[in-house]
Amino acid sequence: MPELPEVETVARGLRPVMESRRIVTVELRRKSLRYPLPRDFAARLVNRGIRSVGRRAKYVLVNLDNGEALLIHLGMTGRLTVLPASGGQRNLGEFYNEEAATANPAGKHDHVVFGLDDGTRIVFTDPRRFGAMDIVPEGGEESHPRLKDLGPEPFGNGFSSAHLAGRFRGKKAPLKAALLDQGVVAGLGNIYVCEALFRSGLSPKRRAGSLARTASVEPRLDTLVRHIRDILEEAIIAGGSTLQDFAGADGSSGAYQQRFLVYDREGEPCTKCRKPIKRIVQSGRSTFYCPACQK
DNA sequence: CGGGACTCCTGCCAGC
DNA sequence: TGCTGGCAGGAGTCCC
Repeated sequence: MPELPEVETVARGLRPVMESRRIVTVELRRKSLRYPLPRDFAARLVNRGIRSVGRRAKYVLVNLDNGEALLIHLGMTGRLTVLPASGGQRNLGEFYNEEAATANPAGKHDHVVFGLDDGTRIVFTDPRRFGAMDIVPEGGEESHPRLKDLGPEPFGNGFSSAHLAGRFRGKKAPLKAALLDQGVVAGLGNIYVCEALFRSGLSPKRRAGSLARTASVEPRLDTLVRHIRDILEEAIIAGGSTLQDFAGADGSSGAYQQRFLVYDREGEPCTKCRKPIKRIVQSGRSTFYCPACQK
């Protein structure tokens, strides 16, 4: 499931392929993904030069030479595959089942294909269709409905213990839910929230507001901020190195999954205290944590 | 308005 | 062996 590090990895992979190229064809195989695509989607992209490729939260932003930007969200199962003109392929993020994708090469779930002026094609595949695309008008990054309410980037100056304290103040929602809220901090998903809370020794069940009441909890928020940054950075590094090995069809992008300390480890011994990792459900999602270590 | 429940979608897998 | 139900979850919507 693509969270910030996976999306960052995809953006970095697209950069050398797309930057300073021109989009010459846009093939739409369905009218909508998660949401309907703009009626003039293809027309606004064709013949546009690509200035840069960036990321905001879990969105890839392809910045065009007219100031507009192509916005891509990979949802749960979205994939971008680069097909060079010379043949072969290179996957940019395989967040679904490797075997299933390999067993289904016919392109049943290939929804959008971009053609570049050097013959490269970029295929967007998304079996579950939780992904989305849109076009952000020039200067519209602050006002676009999908972007305007996003919280600060975890690596930016806007993300700090003071910011979290402000956002948590009076909040009754559990810490887990608060950190999944993209308006509090952008880019975290289920896996990295579980991991960051474990490293920080904070219970996912604790009320977010309990971390904002007094100055005495500020060090705990500092710790949380540091761990969120660390874990995202490690995942980006792991994803980046994975991507380099991804030229072949049999490459696996799951290398960093080995690093999870609590996620999907129900019943396994905690790496700190050896007591079993517990799984609970919060707002319909699995939470994995160590009841002994996380308070 | 905050917060929880529900919804979308498809593939996988455990269990019968 | 084949079917089925439950589960996966990002994020928007709906309702209390």
